Amino acid sequence: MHESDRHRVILSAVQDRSLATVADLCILTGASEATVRRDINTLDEQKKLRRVRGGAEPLASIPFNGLAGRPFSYNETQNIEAKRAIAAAAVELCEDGEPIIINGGTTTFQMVHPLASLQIQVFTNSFPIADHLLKNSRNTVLLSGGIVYREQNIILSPFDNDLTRNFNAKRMFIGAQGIGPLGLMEQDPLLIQAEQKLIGQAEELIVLVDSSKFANRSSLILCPLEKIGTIITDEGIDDRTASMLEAADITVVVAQERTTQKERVVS
Amino acid sequence: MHESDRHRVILSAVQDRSLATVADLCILTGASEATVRRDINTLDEQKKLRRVRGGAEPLASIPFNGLAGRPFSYNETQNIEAKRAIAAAAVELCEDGEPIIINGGTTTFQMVHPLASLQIQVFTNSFPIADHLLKNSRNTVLLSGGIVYREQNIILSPFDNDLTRNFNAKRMFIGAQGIGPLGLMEQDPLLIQAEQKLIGQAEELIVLVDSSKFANRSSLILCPLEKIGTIITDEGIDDRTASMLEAADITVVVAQERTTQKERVVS
DNA sequence: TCATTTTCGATCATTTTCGATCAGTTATCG
DNA sequence: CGATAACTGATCGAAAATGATCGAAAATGA
Repeated sequence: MHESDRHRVILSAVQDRSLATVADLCILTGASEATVRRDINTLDEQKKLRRVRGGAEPLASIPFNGLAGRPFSYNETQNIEAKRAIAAAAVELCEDGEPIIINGGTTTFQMVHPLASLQIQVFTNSFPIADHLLKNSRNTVLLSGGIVYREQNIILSPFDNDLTRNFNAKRMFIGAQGIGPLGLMEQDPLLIQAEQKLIGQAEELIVLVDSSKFANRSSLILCPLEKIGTIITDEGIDDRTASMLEAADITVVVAQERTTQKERVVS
Repeated sequence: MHESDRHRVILSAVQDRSLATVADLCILTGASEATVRRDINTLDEQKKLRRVRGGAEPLASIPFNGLAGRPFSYNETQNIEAKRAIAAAAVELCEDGEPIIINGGTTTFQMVHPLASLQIQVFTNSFPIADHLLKNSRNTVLLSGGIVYREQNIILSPFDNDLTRNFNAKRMFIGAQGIGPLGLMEQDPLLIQAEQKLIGQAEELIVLVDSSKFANRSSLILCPLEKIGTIITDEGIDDRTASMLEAADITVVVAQERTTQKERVVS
């Protein structure tokens, strides 16, 4: 086995486990301890892994905040005020006793705070949303089953027979990466899958997007505009976009970023 | 167990309780007091936890967890040492890469700490177990879908078509309210339902019960003794019960509540 | 306040792991 | 074809981690 082969094997092993011991790597590569140590040193210098006593660790060792992963906490800070206002306006559409569906996302997550004072049935595929509602509200929480994807913070079943199909709600709330004449757009295929499962289980689809999203175009089209009932956004929306949406028979709600002022809803 | 593994386990344990004593952590990690103290010092310097007299505390002291409702946190304090030892012995049965199923319960919850140093697929119907594993380990977490019952801390689908049926594992770990010649017993009908769904999805059923459960008799029979492959319990089990179980072709593992001593397995 | 118990920190012996050196092998290039 | 350079594996002393012991400090209770 050649040096580059060993390096590949070592990197693979290190990625797989959180810690690969020198002895492990000796067995895997068939090389001696001395060689493995040299390889580890080399790879450490190349910043391909981290050398620790006893073996090697992967570099991108996600520091166990497990959830609150990169995109979540990163996006979390973007336009947070707008997102709060939008989420608050969304929750105002919820009527007491009416079940709702919330798709995972950073904007929809902001709904948990105003939701804390309600007591309704919430179906979600978002682990953080479920977590927060369980710990900070009296709402009934229904969770979709499946694998919990840490990066995307959603739960997604690889099968088609999950109980999503058994749940129906009047309204479903959803975020998006971008929105344009072709419809709602998303970047992550996993999110697309998760959202596809939920769309159709609610009478009305309500989209929560801050106005920066109207400029975004992503690669994957989630659904056409026709399926959207209402869009809630912030004051940054321009008239042309608003007209385009209303032409598609979409109710556009502009949530005011109030400081002390009350919110105003524009039809 | 390597340094990084110990650190993971320690951080996991510290997150669980407001204070993890040095003795607790010795049992969990299998290391000496001196080493645990050194680890605590290191983690304290890394701002991963706070070093206090007697052990370690989490940094962001959990203000209140509305989820870990009454019965969960209440039972939590009962026979906690025995439960820890039993759970540790249970995790030792897990082989790397083998998927497992963990049914919700206070005893099975204790498995999360030793599981923190592993990297396997865990299917569970327990929200707290999923939550903890997601935040404190690198394990892949699969969650059953349904309504989250706050009291019982489990997720239960009212339908039969959830993805439970799509998951298979070599071992399934389960707790119980009581155990006797008639089989495993449980009090809560909801728990029965949840457990029934999972039983049969694993090749071997492993029951975690502290010895006080052998005196308990509950109203509802979950499953007969024949279905049980292994029972893990503590030293309090009496010979007659042990004989009875072994006569039913059940492997009985006695987990020693060790302080510094190594664990011993009987039969 | 004083005695007892628990916990902590320092020290030392033991084990494990590491790094440097050296010899043998293989590859490369003139 | 031969010489040099690079790589590999083994050995051995150095360094680090671990566990046990023991006295000091802190907490507890009378």
